[in-house]
Amino acid sequence: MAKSPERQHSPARQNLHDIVARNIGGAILAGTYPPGTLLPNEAEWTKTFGASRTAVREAIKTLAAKGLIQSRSKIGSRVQPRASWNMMDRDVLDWHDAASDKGSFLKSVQEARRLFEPGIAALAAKKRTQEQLARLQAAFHIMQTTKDQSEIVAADTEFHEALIAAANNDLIAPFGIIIEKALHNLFDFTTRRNPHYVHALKLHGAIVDAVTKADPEAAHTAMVALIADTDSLLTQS
Amino acid sequence: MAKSPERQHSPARQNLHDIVARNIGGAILAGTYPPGTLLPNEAEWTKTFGASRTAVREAIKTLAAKGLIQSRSKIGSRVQPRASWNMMDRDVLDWHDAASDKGSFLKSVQEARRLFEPGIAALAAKKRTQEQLARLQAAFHIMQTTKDQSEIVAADTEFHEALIAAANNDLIAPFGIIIEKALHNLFDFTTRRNPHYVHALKLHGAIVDAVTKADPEAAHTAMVALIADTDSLLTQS
DNA sequence: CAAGCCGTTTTGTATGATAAATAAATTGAG
DNA sequence: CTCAATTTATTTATCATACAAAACGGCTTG
Repeated sequence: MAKSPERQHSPARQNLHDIVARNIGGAILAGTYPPGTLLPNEAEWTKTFGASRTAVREAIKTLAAKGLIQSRSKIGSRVQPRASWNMMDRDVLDWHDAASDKGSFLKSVQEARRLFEPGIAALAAKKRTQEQLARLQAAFHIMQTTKDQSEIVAADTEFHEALIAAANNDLIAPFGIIIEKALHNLFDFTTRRNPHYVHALKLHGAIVDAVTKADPEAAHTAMVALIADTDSLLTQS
Repeated sequence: MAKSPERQHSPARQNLHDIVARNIGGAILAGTYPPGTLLPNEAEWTKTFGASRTAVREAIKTLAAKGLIQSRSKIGSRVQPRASWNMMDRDVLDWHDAASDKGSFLKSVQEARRLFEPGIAALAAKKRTQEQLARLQAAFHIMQTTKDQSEIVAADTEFHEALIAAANNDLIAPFGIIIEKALHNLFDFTTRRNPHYVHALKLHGAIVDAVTKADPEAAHTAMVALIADTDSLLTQS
């Protein structure tokens, strides 16, 4: 299987407009420009970043597309209320992560997982196809057999993404990003507690079983248990 | 309180690049360019839309920001797998709505609501502030008193948005868009069934009560009942 | 003092040019 | 003839510049 397949996604391609977008977006998430604020105009950004207006404008379009700002003709770009920020977006989530204190961010993430993931597991148990089940089992198999920590995290992420895909509902797909973020941030906690990992493996196995047997309630219960287990990692530290 | 505050959001501002983005985005959601496809290059789009390269590029940046495509230098723009499409985005959701058959789209939406909203109601009951509760009650009050159908839908939407806000978790805010979409699409069903509305009002009232009393379980139960009631509208037609 | 006009500011759009990176075609070696 | 190295062509990335149009603020005027 060699290296993980194309996990380059969008994390900071080195395009200039992406760099500008990351800077401005990061500043917004950090609270430098609170909602309702009128941002500096394009001319000023060009000076700030030493970039052309083209690059700045494309960055601004990106931010607008993610719901962070709204450019109104001849007025300028105004920061939107937080409610319209697209937190399910990988970039926005990254900026938010970077801007907020780790502890409370992880708390929010876990809270969201408690909210969504058990239901997703139940849906997956109900609606998964044979191929989707196979993908889930394959991810679990890697989790069981590999010893390499970063590969475990990758397989774990793949496990939860496979579960979401198995739910067969386009609208919930964006949640994968939150889970990915959670597992990535939990890396520090999970890596240095090997005894604990055996337990986590069992909990994952219970989910696979439930989805295999097409038992929604069991899948729901198993996922609740798994997330609770993860929560315990956070509180005891 | 006068008119509802700034409900103009982003519904098709008439900018050229937004029009181009809507056209290309709509085509992608409609399946004209399946995931993995290489889109026509910028030069061709300029001919297609009679727009400048500037406008086309800004449209493409918008689509990239929403996860629909990825522009790689010197290759072109490739349609991303559906899993990375940002379905929590209002525009993407609109395009998806327009491209898919109404019935199955509403089914997906209701399924997602069943998944998320009861938990959101429970969270709101647990964490709401006094102000957030007041906002919820205000929306409910309008639902009770007004006779105008479109105002009812607006108040209903505000009700559910207030509930989400009361959950006090940034990560779940984007869900408001799905609910907004659901209520908007259900408009046809709900408007012409006045007797039914009395019942729906009671169900909303139960949620307000539970959130007021800070009773998460009751809030959860009440929301399950409300969504089930909405579901029944769909199946009986 | 109030209302309408006008200029300034700022984004929207167009055009043209250059750089750089990749894929494809071509060429050369074994 | 096959395979690898190199050149070429295509395409996005970026820049500079210009003009249009719309909103706001200040000015003028009744």
